[in-house]
Amino acid sequence: MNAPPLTKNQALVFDVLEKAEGPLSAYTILDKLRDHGFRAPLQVYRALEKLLEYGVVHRLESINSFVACAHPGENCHSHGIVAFAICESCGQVMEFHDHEVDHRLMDWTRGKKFKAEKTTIEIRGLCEACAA
Amino acid sequence: MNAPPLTKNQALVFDVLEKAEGPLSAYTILDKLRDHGFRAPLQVYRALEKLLEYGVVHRLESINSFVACAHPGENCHSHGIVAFAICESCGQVMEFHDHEVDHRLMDWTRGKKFKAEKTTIEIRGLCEACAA
DNA sequence: ATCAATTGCGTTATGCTATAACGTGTGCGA
DNA sequence: TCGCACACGTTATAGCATAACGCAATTGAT
Ligand SMILES: [Zn+2]
Ligand SMILES: [Zn+2]
Ligand SMILES: [Zn+2]
Ligand SMILES: [Zn+2]
Repeated sequence: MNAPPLTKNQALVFDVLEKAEGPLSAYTILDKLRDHGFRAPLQVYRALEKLLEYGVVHRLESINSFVACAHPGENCHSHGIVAFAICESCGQVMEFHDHEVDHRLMDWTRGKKFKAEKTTIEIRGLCEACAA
Repeated sequence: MNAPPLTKNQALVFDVLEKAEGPLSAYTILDKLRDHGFRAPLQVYRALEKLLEYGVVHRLESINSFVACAHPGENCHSHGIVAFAICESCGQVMEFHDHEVDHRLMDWTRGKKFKAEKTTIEIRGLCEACAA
């Protein structure tokens, strides 16, 4: 899915996520956009739904938050499985891809005849700075 | 963490999860235990907290649910990273371990000096039966 | 035996996350 | 012009998780 031009609300939500240091919850995004006329969670969730579909935003399942893709301009969906390392102290998120991991997981699913649709890999812990 | 004898509430919650076909949400567990005196979510969450700590229950982050470990009697924490394949149609969950995946992720974290505490791998899709 | 610390438990209240359902307006092709 | 798709706004509701209080039983020193 390539990203078509964003609508006003989509652009506002994306902008907040891009400027943020780390992942944000939908309600945090809502609060940051109240000055721009946002009043209800659905305005955020609807924008996020599209941004996720376009692959420019990722959802972090383990912390119920959203983060802008680390590959601006590219289509992240084409990179294979996305993995995240999330620092539980400072909130910083590192996004990476490992094709060997993809292959191992795909081998497993093929062996089980499991049709994978969406794979989540999230490592929570402490980044180098916070672990010191 | 080895599992000490379970308390009454812990045993009730674990029993519900063991007998279940698939993962259950905390509130579903609560409903199933109302006849046994459960009245409030905290009774479930407190039991789950311990069961997770003992490694006899796993939390599925992507669907906010809990499932009994597929390795009764063993200490699942010692198997390395746990991965799950979750059928979005029938709810069935397959738990597996892949040391090669573990190593790849550990290599990455070592390279970034990231101190991993807890890793989530969840594949959502369709099981063989449901994909047919 | 006594005291203090720990742990489990019950209850009430609250907060956070996500979606259902309804209606409006706009643009665009048949 | 009609019909449809889509974005948007609003209200209400559903679903997930924890804070804060108090009580009782257990344990393990002193
Ligand atoms: Zn990305
Ligand atoms: Zn950090
Ligand atoms: Zn297990
Ligand atoms: Zn299935």
